[in-house]
Amino acid sequence: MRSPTELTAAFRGRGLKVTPQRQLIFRLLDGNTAHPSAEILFAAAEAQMPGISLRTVYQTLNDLAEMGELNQLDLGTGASRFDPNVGDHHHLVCVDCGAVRDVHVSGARQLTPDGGPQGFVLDAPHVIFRGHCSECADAAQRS
Amino acid sequence: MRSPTELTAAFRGRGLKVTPQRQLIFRLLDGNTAHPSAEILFAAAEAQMPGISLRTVYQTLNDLAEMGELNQLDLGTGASRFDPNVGDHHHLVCVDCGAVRDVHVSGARQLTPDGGPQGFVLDAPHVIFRGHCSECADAAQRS
DNA sequence: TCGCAATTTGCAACCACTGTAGATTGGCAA
DNA sequence: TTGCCAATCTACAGTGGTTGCAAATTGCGA
Ligand SMILES: [Mn+2]
Ligand SMILES: [Mn+2]
Ligand SMILES: [Zn+2]
Ligand SMILES: [Zn+2]
Repeated sequence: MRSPTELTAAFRGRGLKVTPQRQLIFRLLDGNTAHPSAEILFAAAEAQMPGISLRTVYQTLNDLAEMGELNQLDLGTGASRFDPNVGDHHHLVCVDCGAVRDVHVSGARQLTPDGGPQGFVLDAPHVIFRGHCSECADAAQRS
Repeated sequence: MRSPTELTAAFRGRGLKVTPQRQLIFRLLDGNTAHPSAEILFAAAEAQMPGISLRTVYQTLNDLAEMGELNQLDLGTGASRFDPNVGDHHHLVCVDCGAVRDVHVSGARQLTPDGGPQGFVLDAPHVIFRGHCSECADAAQRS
C-alpha cells in the first residue's frame, strides 16, 4: 500500500473523494503488519472517530483491494484479513489465536505445479504455514 | 479418506452409528476430486435421498474431518471445501469459478520460513496457486 | 459559493455455519 | 427377536461476517 498522502492523490485521480473516514483508515493501515480484520480496524477507527460505521470500513477496504493497494487474505480464521504489504511474501498462521506473521520463503517464486499449470493461467504461488504461535504453544504446555 | 467399507468399521469402532445418510456421504466423497462444498454435497445427496438435511451433511463432514479422514480447505471461495485426499499435495484455484485442482509440487516439502519459524511450531506448508482455469480464461477471451 | 455525484450511515438481508430440542433409529444385550 | 437407549436426524432459530439499499450528508470541480 502506498502512503496516505499518495493514496489521497490516487483516490482523487479516480474520481473518488477523500473523506476524513478514508484518511483515518489509510493511517490505520499504513505500516500495519498485524493483518487486521475489518472488525479490528473498525474498533481502532471508532476509538479515534466515534460514529464511523463498520459499513464504511468495509467499503474502503474493498476500494483499496480493488485498486491493488491491499491484499485480502482468506486464511481460515473466520474473517478476511487485510494486508497493506502487497510485495512478495508468505504467511505463518496460528490455528489457535489467528495470529498472522509475514515471512519470506526463498525458493517459493520458482515453485511450479508438477506436470504444468493444467491449463490454468497462474499468479505467483502463496505459501501458508499453519501451526501454533509461541504464546499459544506455551498456554497449551501449561495446561 | 478410507473406503466407505473401512469408514463403516471406523465409525462403529468409535461408538458412532452408521446411518444411511452417512453411508451416502461416504460414497459421494469416495474418490471425489472436485473439492466440493457442503452445499454441493447436499445437492448431490438430496438427489439420491430426498429429505436428507443440510445439517446432517455438515455434521458428517465435521466428524470425518475430526477423524482426519477429510481435509477442510479455506481457499477464499466463500465456503469451505472438503478434500478426501489427505495425502501430501497442493492446489490450483480458479478465482473466477472457484474450481480447485490437485497438484503435486516438488520441493514444497522442504520450504521453510527464511530466518526460522519465528517461535511457531509448524505443520507442513501448503502452496496455493491462484489463477484462471481454461474455461474461465476462454470465456474472458471471447467477451 | 453552488450543485451534484460520491459517500456515509443505519439497517435489513444474505450466506455459511452452528446450537438446540423433539422425534427417530442403529446396534448391543438380554 | 425384541427392547432399550444413546446416538442421530431433521427443522428451525441464532450467530458471525459481509453486502444491498435508501435517505441524509458532503467533498470538490465549475
Ligand atoms: Mn502479509
Ligand atoms: Mn486436494
Ligand atoms: Zn496463537
Ligand atoms: Zn474457472
